[in-house]
Amino acid sequence: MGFEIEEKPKPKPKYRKGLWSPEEDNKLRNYILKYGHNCWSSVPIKAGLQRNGKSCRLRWINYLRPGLKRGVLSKHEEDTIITLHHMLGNKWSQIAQQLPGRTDNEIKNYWHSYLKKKVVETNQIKYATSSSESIDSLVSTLKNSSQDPNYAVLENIDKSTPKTHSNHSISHNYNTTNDVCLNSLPKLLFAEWLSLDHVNGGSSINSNDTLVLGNGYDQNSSFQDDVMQIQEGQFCDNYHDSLIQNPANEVYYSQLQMSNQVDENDLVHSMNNDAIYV
DNA sequence: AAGTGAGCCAACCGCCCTTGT
DNA sequence: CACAAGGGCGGTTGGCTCACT
Repeated sequence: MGFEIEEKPKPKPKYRKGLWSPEEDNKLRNYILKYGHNCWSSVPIKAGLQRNGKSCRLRWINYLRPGLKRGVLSKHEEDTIITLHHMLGNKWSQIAQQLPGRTDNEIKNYWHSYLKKKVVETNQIKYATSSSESIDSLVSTLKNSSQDPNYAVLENIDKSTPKTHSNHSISHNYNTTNDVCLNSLPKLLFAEWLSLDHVNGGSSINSNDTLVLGNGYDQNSSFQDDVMQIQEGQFCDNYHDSLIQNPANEVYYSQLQMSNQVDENDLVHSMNNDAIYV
């Protein structure tokens, strides 16, 4: 006898996809700045968005969070990416950690659209002029760069690896070492680099860079003209005094003061609130 | 002016890891 | 221990823009 109730699968909520509208951006930004994002899956519901949590997270991380740098990457940033990619491979998030204000997605896109070709061309030239020194010299450089005993791992690298694929061989074979190298690099949170920037007198990777506050209006946004670009020194000066860190290591701003150049309405509506989560 | 191809980049997809139950 | 849910990450896609023909 079966009264088996046919369990209807829960109807999947229809999520909106595609480009974000300025209204959606505002909703998400205002919500997160006000309440934070403890649980991404609940953010769109509470913020009144027809998006899934992942989409919201991505939008926040890549475009809406404060402190993102936009625009052309500096030569120094390029070099950093190339070097780190050499060491880490396609670990975009780890590379992005060393480039304050840049996102993994941005770096990844930049790599695929521009840097990759550049590196290949450079290597072709190098390969034409030199032969087998590259790996050995890199290994040597890495060894000398640290007294960490873990670097002994380098001794185990199979030097018989075909040198014609030097770049890729390095990224793949050096994984263990990469981890060591990575661990030796300081992790820097957004709020930390912001603070460091200030301490360093506003000098960052590229002193000519402008910081774009996190209004997140991208190229598709009708708000693009309102993008707030201010010199980083001003940005940091105005923000630093307001940095507060709570016992849970969550850094937030209090009593945010803005530069005259910035339209306060555009920045964040909820700046009227006492605290803004980062 | 219209068509076309290439490049760029925002966003999605799917896998993996972590955490909670 | 097993399972589910959530989050993070890298790969990939698709739409837009622009230069060229």
